[in-house]
Amino acid sequence: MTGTHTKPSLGRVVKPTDMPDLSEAFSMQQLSAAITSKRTGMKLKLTDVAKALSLSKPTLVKIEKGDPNVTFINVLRVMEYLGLSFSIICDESNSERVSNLDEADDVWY
Amino acid sequence: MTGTHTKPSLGRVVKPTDMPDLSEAFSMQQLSAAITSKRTGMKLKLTDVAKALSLSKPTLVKIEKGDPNVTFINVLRVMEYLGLSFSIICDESNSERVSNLDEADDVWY
DNA sequence: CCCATAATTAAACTAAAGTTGACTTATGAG
DNA sequence: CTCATAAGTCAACTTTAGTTTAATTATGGG
Repeated sequence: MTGTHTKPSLGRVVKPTDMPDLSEAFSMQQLSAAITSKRTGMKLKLTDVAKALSLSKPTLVKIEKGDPNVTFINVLRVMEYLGLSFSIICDESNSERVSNLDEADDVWY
Repeated sequence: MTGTHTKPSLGRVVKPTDMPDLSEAFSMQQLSAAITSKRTGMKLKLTDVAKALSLSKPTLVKIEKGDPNVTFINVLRVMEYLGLSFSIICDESNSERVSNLDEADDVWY
């Protein structure tokens, strides 16, 4: 940082993107919006998060933009750092508990 | 398939792993268990899913084992194919709606 | 307008994820 | 036990995600 300003770090505050409706179905756009919203809401700069996680700025931008071609572990690191997490949703329970160990459905003999 | 058997595809049915408690906090183990449970419940072999998604078996195994060092897009593809999805959880709402566009908190001048 | 800072993008290189093909368990049917 | 099939692993190679450095846009404050 250049000692030009006397203030701690007012810098850019960026227009805060608002948190998407988390009740909607998951999508990369939703994740993207949630991450950016959380970060700006916490008044953190991209470089702050990047440095804290030892992650490069281009990669962080990719994640915030909702590009799915990133490693899962990096997405999780960013989310955890910002206080975001996943919950797994299971459609129309197939599988369920398979109590019957013997033949049950596919019987043809 | 080799014409050895006359049956459609009884093959291996594998011991069905049961679906983890999805109300618990997210973890790779939970995701791992959910994926394996869903797949075995649908009576699909690793190779079935791999072929359907044009994904290699080693990579699918990595994902099912809960290795986070895989690309996000591949995890999402597998999940979608099996009928699994994510829901984003936001801890302790910071950010929220930033209605006040003017100075609000950080006032020091 | 001018300036400082933040966000976004680009290119060349490095590191790591993904593929291929074969091989090694594991497991249940017969 | 034997056999067939599914799961899991390995090594060499290919593809691509990630890094670095730098330049290029925004955007708000003064």
